[in-house]
Amino acid sequence: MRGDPGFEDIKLPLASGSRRIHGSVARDLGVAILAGRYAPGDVLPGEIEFSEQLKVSRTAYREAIRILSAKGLVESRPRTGTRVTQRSRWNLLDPDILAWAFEAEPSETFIRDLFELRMIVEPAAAALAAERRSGLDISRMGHALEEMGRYGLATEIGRAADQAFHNTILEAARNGPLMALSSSIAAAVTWTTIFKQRRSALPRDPMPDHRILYEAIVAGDVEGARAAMTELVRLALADTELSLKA
Amino acid sequence: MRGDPGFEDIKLPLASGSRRIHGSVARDLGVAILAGRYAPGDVLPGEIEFSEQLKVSRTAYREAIRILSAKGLVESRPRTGTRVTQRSRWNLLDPDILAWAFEAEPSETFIRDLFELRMIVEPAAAALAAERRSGLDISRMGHALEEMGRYGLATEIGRAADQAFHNTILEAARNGPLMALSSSIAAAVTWTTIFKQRRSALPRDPMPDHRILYEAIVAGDVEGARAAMTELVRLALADTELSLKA
DNA sequence: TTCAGCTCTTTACTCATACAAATAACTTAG
DNA sequence: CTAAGTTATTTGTATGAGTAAAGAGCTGAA
Repeated sequence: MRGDPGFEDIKLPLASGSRRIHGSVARDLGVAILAGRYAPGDVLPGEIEFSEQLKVSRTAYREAIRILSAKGLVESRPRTGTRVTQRSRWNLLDPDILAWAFEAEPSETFIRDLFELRMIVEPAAAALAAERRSGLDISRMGHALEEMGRYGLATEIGRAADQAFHNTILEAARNGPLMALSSSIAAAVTWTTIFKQRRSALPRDPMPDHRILYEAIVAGDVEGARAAMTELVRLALADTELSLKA
Repeated sequence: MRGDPGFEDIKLPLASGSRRIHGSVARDLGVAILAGRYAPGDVLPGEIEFSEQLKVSRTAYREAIRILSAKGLVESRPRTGTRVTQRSRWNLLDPDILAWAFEAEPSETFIRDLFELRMIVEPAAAALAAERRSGLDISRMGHALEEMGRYGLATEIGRAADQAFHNTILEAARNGPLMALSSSIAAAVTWTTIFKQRRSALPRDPMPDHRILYEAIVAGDVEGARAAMTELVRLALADTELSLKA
């Protein structure tokens, strides 16, 4: 339990890593599906058989399936059983699904797609943030930036500050759905960063680019913020690709 | 054996029509939450009391809660009960949540936010599609466009064609997460269109703009596609705002 | 043959009940 | 007044019985 060797349940254990059985089963099956161990079209074993195999009650198993179904991963019908749905119906932006995908060693294509989406969304969000940011937003971003500079991305605190920085920007954009999208991507970015750190030290100091972005948003410079964020994402992608190759 | 690898059964999505009890309860509660009948922070009645009140078994009720929990709407813990989470944790881009939101008479702000997101994502997707479209994509788009012109947006077939047109564009962008985002938005757009049609006839012929977009994508004109889609979304927003005011 | 309609059988779905685990609130020792 | 332990309440898990849906197969007629 506490002596857990991996960096599994970091903080906020209630997000999805809760120790409740239905959550664990959902996570395990979700990871298995995302990893391709169960392919779209495959039908899972029957409730009774599979729940016995997993050593859990049918109740817990069914609740797990309900979770996966809510995220679009599976579909259950009487007589035909529970089958994995086509990938196009998966909710790929669901925070849990993203987390599971990264637990299952995501494909390079997937990571590239995510960065492509970041490249579309985040500069636009930064532009909106430059328009709409409040004083509170600015102070929060400033604080996050400061912590980030102090601790660096190699530490837990530093990564949290980085996340808070980006999160505040997306909050400042004042757009609920965009914010939801951001949360998912932010989570994925966190995993990507960890993934990246796993293999090699960060090859570049990210602080200058963050500061440029921060200044642009503070100044209300819409196009400057857009450009700065574009650059930031581009560099993040470059770093990630480097570490993928390495 | 399964034959067509293309379009699956495009029957009515079982989204809301599901007769399964857990699905109905989840939908009802989801709509109630989206409508504000249960506010963030509110705690729902206990499982036993509430399930009796809803005239369903505790099992079915719990599976419904599991669904809502998977979408981030609620959070359950022993002793404290099940409470509605903060709006910032809701998965606002989940297809079901969008559907529920529109069932609950969405706020004007929400619709505007959605269009703002469309304005960010769809032009970029159109640009990517212009780069990456295949011959099959082109023929599908052409077919959809033709049907759309023949039947108009006032008919079910016409709207389906419109949806297929936009869907094909997003498929042509060759980006899984972007595609997932698109599906959600496309669904929401469909609802918006119906919502719009409810009040007044469509004040403008949308076909010319669609054709311009189509031609740009066929020609591989990236910037032209981006501009055309931008215009399309802008006009859709204008129309929607008009009908909201009316 | 071909196909509509009926039956059959498998599977998920629903229900009821009992018990376990977690934890906020309370109680008590220091 | 603080801290440790206890209690009570709520969700979580397990089990078994019975229901309903939907595909497979059979039957019979055109």
